[in-house]
Amino acid sequence: MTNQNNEQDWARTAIQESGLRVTMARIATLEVLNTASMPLTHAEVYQALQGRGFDKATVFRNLNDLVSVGLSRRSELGDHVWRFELLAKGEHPDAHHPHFVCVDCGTVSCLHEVELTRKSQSMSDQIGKVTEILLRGHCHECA
Amino acid sequence: MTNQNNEQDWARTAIQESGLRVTMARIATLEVLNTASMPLTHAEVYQALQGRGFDKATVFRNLNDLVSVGLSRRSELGDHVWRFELLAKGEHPDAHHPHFVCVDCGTVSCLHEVELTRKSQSMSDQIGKVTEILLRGHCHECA
DNA sequence: ACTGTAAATGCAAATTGATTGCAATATAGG
DNA sequence: CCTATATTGCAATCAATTTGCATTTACAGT
Repeated sequence: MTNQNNEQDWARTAIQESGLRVTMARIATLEVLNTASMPLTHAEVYQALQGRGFDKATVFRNLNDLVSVGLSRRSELGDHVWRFELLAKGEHPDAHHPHFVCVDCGTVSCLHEVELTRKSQSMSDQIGKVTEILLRGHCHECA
Repeated sequence: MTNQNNEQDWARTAIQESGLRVTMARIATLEVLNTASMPLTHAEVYQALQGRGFDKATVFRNLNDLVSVGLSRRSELGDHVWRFELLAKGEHPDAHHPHFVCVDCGTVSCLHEVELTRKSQSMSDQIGKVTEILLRGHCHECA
């Protein structure tokens, strides 16, 4: 249970330091994001919290609250659903790491290491300032 | 009026060749997209068609139809609104070349030469088969 | 041109993801 | 322990998009 408690403590502290009040719903929400390996939709977070009795509006508000205090990032990967992802400590909210979206099942994966070739970077710089890299395709599960 | 007629003819032909039936609503919708200098939302297309008496559901359906036959592209900039843009003749919707989407004006640019580093390619291959590379950011016009 | 049939349209209603108003409740600070 | 205020639950609302269905229209075949 030490692990559990450590995690809880971490969540409490993070929320407290953000200036938000520490509530059950927020701790739980933050923990769900924390244990996830990919950005989660509101529906997914809400479902993970089933049985805890939180209202979906509360979950929505908390997810957005976490975004506004910089603990989480909200992004849109092209399918009209917001996804929430914990920000690493000190990570800039706009510095999106690349994502892979499966066009079949909708699963999203984070690709921290992926980048463009040097040449490609300078080419894209001629068009504008790239803030996000998104790869789409068929994941192995679906292919 | 020659210009007008030429444009109409072009639209008729394009629709016909796509296999869709040539209807007033479709010609009008296609013309609106054709004269636009940037991707338009459904609301914008619908408004441009005000006075012609088309139903908004019809406009929605037609926009999506044009997408499904490859005359138009539908993209999402992160604000939960679809934007529609005419595809250049011969430009294939699921073309393998990467695109840059300006999240401010919605304009999509083709980046024919852009590619990922070798390492990135093999990393993304572990997740799935990449069919589309999308870069988002602010184009120089908007920045 | 005439006609049958599948496709397209108009209108309203339904869906879906997201947000909001408000009274009840819980947290943080004294 | 008490108060002021942030947060919650619940229902209602919103906006974008989609759908059901009866009616109309385009167009292939005659």
